[in-house]
Amino acid sequence: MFKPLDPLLHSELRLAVVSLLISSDSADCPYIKEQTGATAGNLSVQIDKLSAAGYIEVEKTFKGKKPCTLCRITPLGLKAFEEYVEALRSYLNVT
Amino acid sequence: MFKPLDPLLHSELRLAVVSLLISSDSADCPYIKEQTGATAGNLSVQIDKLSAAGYIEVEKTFKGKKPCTLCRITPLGLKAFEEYVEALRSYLNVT
DNA sequence: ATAAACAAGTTTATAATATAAACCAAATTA
DNA sequence: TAATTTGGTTTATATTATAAACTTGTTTAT
Repeated sequence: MFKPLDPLLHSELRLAVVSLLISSDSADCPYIKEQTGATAGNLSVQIDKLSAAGYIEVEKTFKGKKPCTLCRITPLGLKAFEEYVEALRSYLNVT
Repeated sequence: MFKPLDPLLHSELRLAVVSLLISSDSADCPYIKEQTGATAGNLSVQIDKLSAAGYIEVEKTFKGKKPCTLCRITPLGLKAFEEYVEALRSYLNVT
């Protein structure tokens, strides 16, 4: 009846991050922060979790002299997102 | 960009309960329990929260001699659900 | 040149949430 | 009448989300 919802994606901020990365291919923290309205600390934690799960890839670079954390979605992350959306349907297709 | 997700509905079990009530009009605990796979304790707590928010109505009756807790969705709950689904779209319409 | 302010991010402490285990009351069954 | 089952509630615990506090380095103002 109701499919289980991946707890890693069933989180407002993490879902927003993944959603953003799917349409942006790659994004740095300040951009994600701006688009989601998240605080830096919260964002850092959630990026860690997504990264630990292999849903996103994190590359530490520099933009000029400043540190810059680049994130991009992985195939695993994309698959998880698609499955999450599919699972959600079982809750929403109430018609 | 991303619309906030009503925390009351952004919960696997509560979303399942509301989804169920929208299509069933009225349901008792054992039925909801069976359909969602929730434990009785968890279900009781989540029904309380939905009820306290005015999203569902709870009627305590008896089925023969046994207690029977009937739940139904309220107009407010229906509205909240529709808004939740609408907000979700902002995360899912990645195209 | 040095102090103040800022930028980018991390760590940690706290608040909120979800969840199951333990419990209670009444009814049914052995 | 004791044991079991049913329907549900309370409470204790584990997990999660989140912001506040902190770190490192850079820019700007004095």
